[in-house]
Amino acid sequence: MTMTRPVFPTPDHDHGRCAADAIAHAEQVCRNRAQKLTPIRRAVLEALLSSHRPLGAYEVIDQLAAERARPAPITVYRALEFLMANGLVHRIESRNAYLACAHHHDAASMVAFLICERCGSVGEIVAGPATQSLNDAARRTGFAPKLSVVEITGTCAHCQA
Amino acid sequence: MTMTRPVFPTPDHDHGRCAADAIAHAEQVCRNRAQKLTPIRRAVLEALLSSHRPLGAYEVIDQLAAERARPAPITVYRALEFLMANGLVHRIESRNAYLACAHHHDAASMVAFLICERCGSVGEIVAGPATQSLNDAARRTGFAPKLSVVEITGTCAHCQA
DNA sequence: GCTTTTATGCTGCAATGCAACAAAAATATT
DNA sequence: AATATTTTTGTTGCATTGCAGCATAAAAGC
Repeated sequence: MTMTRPVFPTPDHDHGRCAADAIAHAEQVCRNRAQKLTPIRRAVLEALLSSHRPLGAYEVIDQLAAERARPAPITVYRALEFLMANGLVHRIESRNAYLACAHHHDAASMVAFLICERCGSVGEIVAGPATQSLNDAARRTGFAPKLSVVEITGTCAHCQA
Repeated sequence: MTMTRPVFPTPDHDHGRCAADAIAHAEQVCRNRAQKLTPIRRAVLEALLSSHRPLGAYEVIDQLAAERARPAPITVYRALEFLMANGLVHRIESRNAYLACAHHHDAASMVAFLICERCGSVGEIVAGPATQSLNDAARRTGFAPKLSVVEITGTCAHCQA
């Protein structure tokens, strides 16, 4: 459970390494939790790991179709569900799209997504204090928070240049 | 621009009043901005104001169909777009649904939505400091935030009883 | 080996959302 | 007022997202 720094993926980072790490991490998680990272699940994860852009379910299908028999939508949705349940993939609600988690944060920690509207890349920041204070504000109204979605759209450092 | 308190709508509040206020406010806003609150736009807003639950576009259609000729989806989407552009309606991303703004906050202020997963009601809290600190965290990574989506799912005070 | 659980495949369809063009209504212009 | 222009609404059609329900295959447990 490495705690990476809260950064936006730079365009020149070693992405092969980054993706390989994520796969290794996924294997680790599944082994620990006695879950099965089947070929399809792995393939879906790899498709998402091919970039730091969230992919729609049908984009995932298209990517998989290049390598194997085109999977039915439901197949991909099921794999995505599995991956999300195990904290390996996030759903970006404001885009109806899915993002491989490059962060290795523990399941409990709350993350915020930074979505660059120019290049489409998404960074995660571990937003502990801020979401904590949001949750507190909610609790003060008697509301019992369970799950937070924080998605910030804007322009990433690289695209501002 | 009344600044209401950050609360979850109680089940026993005077909803007729609450909805009437919102309509009056909408008229005011449109007058100020030289925008036209046409019959359809008003009807869509009224449909959303019938509850504090976000409605899907097709739920809005169903509601309107009870009163007038069933509008085509695109008609409702256009009205929703107009209402959102003028800050009268919010889109709840995690639900693909739309919520009449009962808040009268100014356009700039950032709000977080509290979504009760039991009764489906949604409250708004003006989440200034917290989202501010989120935005700051984002900026620290070089990201220029523009628009924030904060949606917190949980259980409202009333439903915990 | 057989049963039970888990995962995948297949067919079909519901829900969401919008593009492109046509008609109508409101506004502006001379 | 008549015409031109802009804004809004209507119509048709379709793309995208998402999943239900049942059948089959593979893996795990006894």
